[in-house]
Amino acid sequence: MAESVDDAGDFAGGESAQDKQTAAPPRNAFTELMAPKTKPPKPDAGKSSRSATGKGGKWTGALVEYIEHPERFPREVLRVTPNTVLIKDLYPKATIHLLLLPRDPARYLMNPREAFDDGTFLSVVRDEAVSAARIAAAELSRQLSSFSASSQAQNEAIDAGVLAAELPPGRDFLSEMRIGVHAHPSMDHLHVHIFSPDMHSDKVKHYKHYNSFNTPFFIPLDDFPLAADDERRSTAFQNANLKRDFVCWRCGKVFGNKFAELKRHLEIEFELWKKT
Amino acid sequence: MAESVDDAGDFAGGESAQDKQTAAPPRNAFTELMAPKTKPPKPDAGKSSRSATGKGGKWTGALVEYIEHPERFPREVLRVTPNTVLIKDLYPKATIHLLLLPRDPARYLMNPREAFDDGTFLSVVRDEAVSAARIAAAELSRQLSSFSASSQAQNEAIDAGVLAAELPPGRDFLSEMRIGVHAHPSMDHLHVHIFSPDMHSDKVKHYKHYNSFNTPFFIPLDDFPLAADDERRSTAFQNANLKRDFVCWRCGKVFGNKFAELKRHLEIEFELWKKT
DNA sequence: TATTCCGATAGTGAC
DNA sequence: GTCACTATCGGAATGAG
Repeated sequence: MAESVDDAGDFAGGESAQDKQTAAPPRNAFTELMAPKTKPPKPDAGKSSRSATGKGGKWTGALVEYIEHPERFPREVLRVTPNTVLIKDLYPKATIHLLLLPRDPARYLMNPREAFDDGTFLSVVRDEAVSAARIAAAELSRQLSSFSASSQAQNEAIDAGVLAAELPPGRDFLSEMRIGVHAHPSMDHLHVHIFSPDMHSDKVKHYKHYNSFNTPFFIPLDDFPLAADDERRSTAFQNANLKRDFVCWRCGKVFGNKFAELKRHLEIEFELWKKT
Repeated sequence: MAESVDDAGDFAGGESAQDKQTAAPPRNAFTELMAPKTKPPKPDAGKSSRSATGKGGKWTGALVEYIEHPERFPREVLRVTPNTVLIKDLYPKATIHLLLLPRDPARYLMNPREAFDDGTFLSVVRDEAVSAARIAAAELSRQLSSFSASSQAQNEAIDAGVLAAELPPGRDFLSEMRIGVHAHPSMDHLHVHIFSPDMHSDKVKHYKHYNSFNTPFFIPLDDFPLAADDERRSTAFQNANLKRDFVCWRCGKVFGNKFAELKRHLEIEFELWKKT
């Protein structure tokens, strides 16, 4: 199906020489049913190396496995460049949820708020994140266009056999994609989230899963570098964000601490959102 | 089987004329498998009358149903006298768990700490509670004697065909029975608990279930009337009792707030206790 | 200090 | 804020002819 965003085929475009022969799935790793079965590392099954930041006792997480051995994960790895590895989140918190992993060991254990103080690094990551968002939007379009009123004209043209080059534009999924990072220092490896806004996922199980993406705890990549006095650098502020009342990402309704109620509401909003 | 406590057959002894024709199960309501099936009132299924104490909004409980219509509950009602009704607790917190319900409407909505300030009332209830404890001990003996080392000589004599009148004494289950009330004003009808000390029951599900019987929240009937300054009259003291660390009734081991761990321990203690 | 159901909250262990 | 598992803790409903 032709897409209103059309970068899905761009998947291997930025791949570096050293990874070319091993890290490239056939065309698009979203076609995972055809990919060879591999076992992704458990989120906690990485090497037990400790953080290089001097904050002992925290796990670096398993994301480093994707960087060091992307060829081992053909189902998860969507793209490898000299600077980043793009993977599908193993526990997606929305219909589409990708992670962009900077590969530089000098960066990937840093707090994102500080890592992105470096404008050059930020610029590289930002470019590749936008590229990743195009891949994400293409996949979202593939999944949702048939339900979308905004894509109806395009859908009908496709059914009528109109050539791809002459299709009317469909829904602009790319503009809905969210790109950013979690604020608080965590045990995990530096990673940028690229995801659809719906929060419609079985993996959204805890209040932190929701509020870490739907409060100022989530920092859009466009907001970097943060001002020195940006309150989002404050741990106290961010802890409070995670405990905030739930607010529907779409309609703004407040749910207090009623997580189960929020979840039921998200089901309804997802159906409405699909149809727009 | 002959019992070292032998009041089981005394079940209907104190029955009043007005209840005689309706409230008497065949011999002993513990033989419940033979009793007609009836549906006991749910613990909260009483009439919607509110407490006479002026504390609106609390359930009065359904115990009054047993008093007003004991004949409707042949499986639960063990004995009816002019003063009390003895029933099996619908949610037994130990191997044997009976409730003795004073029948006087002028008393049964009172706080037990005050109701038992009346020596005459207390004396009547105490006598009938001791009688109830004999019934309870007889049933406990029936259930546990075969496991009991203290009853071994009696068990062997029974197997050898020794006449009941000449059997050696078995384990003194009556001395282990606990008789008393819960301290704090509750939504429920005045009732005296008669129970074995084991706390071995699927119905022990919450910390209050345990601590309400194994802290000073439980007041032995023998301790009444309480002195005017007895700390057990204090609501604050009793609230604290319910939140105390769990202490094994048998070995004294402390379990903090680890209820599940306590439960596992109680299983072990029950097996040991049975065999003593 | 009625029960039961549901659900929010907290601690842990993972290698 | 990694997940998954266990368990503790907390509120609300409950009946009724």
